[in-house]
Amino acid sequence: MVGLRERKKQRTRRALIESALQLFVEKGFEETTLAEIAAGADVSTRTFFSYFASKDDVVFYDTNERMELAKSMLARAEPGMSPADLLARLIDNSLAWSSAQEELTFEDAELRLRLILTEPTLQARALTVLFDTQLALARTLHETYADELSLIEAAAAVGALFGSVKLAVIANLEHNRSLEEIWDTARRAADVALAGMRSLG
Amino acid sequence: MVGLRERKKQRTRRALIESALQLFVEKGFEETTLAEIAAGADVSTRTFFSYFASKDDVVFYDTNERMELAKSMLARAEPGMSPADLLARLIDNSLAWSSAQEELTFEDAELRLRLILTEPTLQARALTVLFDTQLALARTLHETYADELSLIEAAAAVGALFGSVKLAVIANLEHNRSLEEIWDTARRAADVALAGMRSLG
DNA sequence: CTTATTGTTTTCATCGGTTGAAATTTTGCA
DNA sequence: TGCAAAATTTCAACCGATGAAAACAATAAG
Repeated sequence: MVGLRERKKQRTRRALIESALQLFVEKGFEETTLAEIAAGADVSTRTFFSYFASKDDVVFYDTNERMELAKSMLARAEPGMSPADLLARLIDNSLAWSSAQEELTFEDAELRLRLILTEPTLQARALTVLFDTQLALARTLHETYADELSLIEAAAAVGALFGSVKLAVIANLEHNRSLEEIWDTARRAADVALAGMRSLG
Repeated sequence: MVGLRERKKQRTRRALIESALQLFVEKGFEETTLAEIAAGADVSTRTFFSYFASKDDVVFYDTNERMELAKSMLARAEPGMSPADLLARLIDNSLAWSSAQEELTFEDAELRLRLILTEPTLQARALTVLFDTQLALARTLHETYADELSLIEAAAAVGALFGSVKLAVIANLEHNRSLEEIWDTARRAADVALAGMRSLG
């Protein structure tokens, strides 16, 4: 399970991620070629594709982890907690978690975020990642509140919350310098959507 | 302005669209090559790119038109109309317009919709198109209600509405057979988001 | 320690989307 | 009819992605 083989693979994976992110930040996403990324990690170009499905995939290396975290959070609601409260807590936890992460030598949460929001290809990929996440969360929420929320309502709630936050953050990106300011915009937008949801019951 | 040149270009454009859509529906998006599309429209492969920026672009040939329509709708609000009412009308008009369009010989609104929702590449593209639309609409709404809505609030409102509709429609796609049922789901999700917005003021 | 087995990486060939540049054809107009 | 501008074609090249077989490294068995 933790043989040499396994450890080596993890090392290669990390090397690829760091090589890629570093190059993307330095010279831009489109300008970086797969050959360069692979060279930076000391593997052949072909090997990249046994670790990641595509060039943009490497930027979203921790998506699964985050998704599982979010789902498990929605799956176990404390009794008496309304869907709106639960979703509010989800947003809070996610923002806190994002700020805390520092697993990679190279990585800086803010640099990666700006990279994603800046490069069109990555922004597009982020939209689909976020979309898939929402779909999964809506289903989980529907199961958690099986008696109270239809799938349509659960989807509408999750979609409204994420849609609100997403658009507000981007619309205000020019005015927000620090990560803190961005998180603040996110919280305000979440409040708009959540206040609406609470008024429904 | 309407010389032979212009008319010929329009004809070529339409030929490309029809050739592409037909092939996509017949054999799938990934399976269709640009060479085939071009051949179907009797032009060289290279010429395709002076009409459309990419293979997926051709499927969204009417995006600009729709966007302008939506923006102009949001730009002139009748006095006394709340943002929520205006957005509600926007959704209604958009759904009606979608059902009514039949400009192309080949095209069938439902086939195209299913194509987009089915093929991953097109679904991804749709997400970014929709996203850009929302951004533009949020700005327009903010300008229309300059005194009442901050940019964050306008973005939150538009994002919540579109996010709700989008996710609800997709989450329920399996259960919705006809276009009519899809539109119905959309309306119900819109009501969720709008009811929330109205309760704010 | 050697060998058989299995998993991983490399090499090689190929395909399709996309782009730039130069050559060619078509159209608008004097 | 002939010239200038615009559009199209041809050609070459780049890059991301994929399949297949060869080469290599790690593990387990004898």
